[in-house]
Amino acid sequence: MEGAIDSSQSRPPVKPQGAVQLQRASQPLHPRQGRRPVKLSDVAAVAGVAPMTVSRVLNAPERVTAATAQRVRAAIEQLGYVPNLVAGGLSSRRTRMVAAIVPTMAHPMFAELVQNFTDVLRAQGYEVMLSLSGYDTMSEAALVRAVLSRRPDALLLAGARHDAPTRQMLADAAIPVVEVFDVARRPIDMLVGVDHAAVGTAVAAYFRAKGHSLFAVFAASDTRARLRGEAFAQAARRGGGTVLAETVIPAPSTIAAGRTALRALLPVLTQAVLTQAGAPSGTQAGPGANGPAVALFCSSDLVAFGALAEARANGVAVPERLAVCGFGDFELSAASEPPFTTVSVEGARIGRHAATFLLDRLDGVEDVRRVQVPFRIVERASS
Amino acid sequence: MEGAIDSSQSRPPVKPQGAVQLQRASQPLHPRQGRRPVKLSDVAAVAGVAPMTVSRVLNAPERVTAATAQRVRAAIEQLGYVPNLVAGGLSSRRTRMVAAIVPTMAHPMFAELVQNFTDVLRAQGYEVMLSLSGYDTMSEAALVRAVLSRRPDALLLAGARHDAPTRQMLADAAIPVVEVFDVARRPIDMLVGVDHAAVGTAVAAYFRAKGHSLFAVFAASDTRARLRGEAFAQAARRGGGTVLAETVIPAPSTIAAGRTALRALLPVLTQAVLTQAGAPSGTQAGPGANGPAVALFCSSDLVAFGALAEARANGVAVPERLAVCGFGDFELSAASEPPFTTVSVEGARIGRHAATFLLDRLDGVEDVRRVQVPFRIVERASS
DNA sequence: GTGAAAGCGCTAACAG
DNA sequence: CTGTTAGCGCTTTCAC
Repeated sequence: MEGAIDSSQSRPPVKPQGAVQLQRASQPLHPRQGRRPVKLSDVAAVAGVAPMTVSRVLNAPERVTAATAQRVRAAIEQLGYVPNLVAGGLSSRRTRMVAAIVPTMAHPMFAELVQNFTDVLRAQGYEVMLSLSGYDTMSEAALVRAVLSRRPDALLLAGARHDAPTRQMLADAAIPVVEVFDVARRPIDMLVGVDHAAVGTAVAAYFRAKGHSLFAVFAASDTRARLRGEAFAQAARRGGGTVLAETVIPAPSTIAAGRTALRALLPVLTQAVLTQAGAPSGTQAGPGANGPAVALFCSSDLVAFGALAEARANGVAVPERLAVCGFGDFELSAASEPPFTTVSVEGARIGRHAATFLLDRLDGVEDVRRVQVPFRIVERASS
Repeated sequence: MEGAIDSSQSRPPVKPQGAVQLQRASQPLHPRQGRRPVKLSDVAAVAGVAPMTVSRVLNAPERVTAATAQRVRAAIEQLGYVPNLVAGGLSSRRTRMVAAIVPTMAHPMFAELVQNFTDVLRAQGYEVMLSLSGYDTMSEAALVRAVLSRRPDALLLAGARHDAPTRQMLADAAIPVVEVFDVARRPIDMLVGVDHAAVGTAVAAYFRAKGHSLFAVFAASDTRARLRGEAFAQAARRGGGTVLAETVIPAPSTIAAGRTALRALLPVLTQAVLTQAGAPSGTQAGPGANGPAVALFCSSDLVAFGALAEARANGVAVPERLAVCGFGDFELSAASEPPFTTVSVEGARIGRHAATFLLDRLDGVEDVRRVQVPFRIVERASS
């Protein structure tokens, strides 16, 4: 089913052309003597002002006469001057850089979060330095250390479980820190949280309201997914339900993992359905009716998508025999066949909140702020 | 079909607790007098050596006696010293930072590219500073300028169409630059290319070999997607085929856009099928047979996925009446129903190549290197 | 193998 | 509004 036609363009590499290439790049628009990089004082000399004035034109234009600024800008243009923020950062102790440590960008929510975080900060003149912790082999402490050695003005950290050395470093750094996408009993500083346990509980409640009493959960092995999964299972049991399976999926979540997990569940699933109700397959388990369907909560939409695909392949009717709820509200969830129910958390909102919190603190507002971002269950045909 | 149950946890924000919070973070493991940040000379003083020696322990341990190094490391540990790479960078003119400018991380190929690029570089002591250009309102020149002002030691740039000011800045920066994922008639420096026109041509050839003579293409409005789409259409016509539609999709590509595009194509599609062959729907258009099916090339797997979903919803048989090929080899393409044919380019490979090129140059190898990365058509049930 | 002196390119702080 | 002076914290370079 998956032949591969190789139309490779494996041409041999173009012949090396020597590094001279770089030097003779397009006709220098503004020929400069020698290779010496242009610096602030060069601009100052050309403009006939003091270096400090050039600095002001760049960082506080309102403190300079329009005429002077004009001359300086002309010189900047003429020389092709690119400011050195490394030097500026050392001198001012402000790098105008905010670090963000998130596990992955593969998850649309994080992608959205980072995107919005970046947008808000960039508008205020800050650049975002992104670090992905998810794939990394480094310990979190090592990562945080590496990040802090670049002296960011502030830091966003996804997750809120941090070991003592990490917390110590963060405290010593004495910069605003915002933890996001998690709950923390004792946040390091500011927090834009998502109550993952509440998500699991809410999904269980949702399924119970629909009349389900048989449950299953596929949860990735990361902290927050587990939290959701465990809360789901616990709430399901507390409500008198039976949890047929709590499958742990190795992170990161994939569609393939969802398929596999469902395949393993297939016998249990079928048997349970028969045992409990004996209803002919295809019977509608309407909301409120104590139907025979198993209610499955997946810790990621990717997993849910895979599970649905496998269910379809095996003739398991959805939602009649298997009801599914995912997490993340990926675009996928609406386009899937059938579209499936999922939990939506607005990454955009988290990102904007987090950025605003940090900016306020950088502006001198001393409040330590914390919010809990809401989530909602988006109901679709799978449940 | 899409009710939304709101189980918001819109609790009021936890009450502000004052910024003191940060200061009294977990019992300081290593109490330090005052708040003054620890610097190299502090470590030196504690270890009883010159600052330079501490620097050596950190950057060239082999040039220091084991015993001395031991004492220094103890002092570092004791003081919780975090080196200041901003100062180090200014002094040494090496920031140990490599910048990467890519349009998006939403595309798995770029995600993979960046991931591998980062891995290879990190192993050699470089950090990657990532900038997403795709969403950005800034001009490319402005973005590059902002990036260069942080003085990266090297730069990766996705795409190879750059305006004069950008090229000038890059040349002036005098750092290794690698352009990726594009062809360039005149690369700035090094190149790890993908021949997008060749992709379009190859897909057209593939469809023709399967006996198709009716074609359509959905291409996003970004440069490279267009290149693929145009080459596809051109090759299709050159082969004597008819191109029923060349739909431009506003970037970024989404599943929804794919659905919409197919919906618009529906009348044309149906009519064309009837006109050309009059074959009863459902007839198998086998490879080599001059079947009635329309062969659709989508510039992204997301678009292809959407198109397939819409086709299914409208009872268009795949591949009997509509053959589909995507681009990107997203995980989606294999999990879709039916799984669909797509073009695979290994982002991982591009990332590793690019990193290696840059590292070599940073190590003093002067060769300007260029490679073309191969692609392949992964055949699945949709064609 | 270790140390002392002299900046890296910019901006804070204070004058004028 | 503009200029001067003195570093920011580290590494280069050269002594010892």
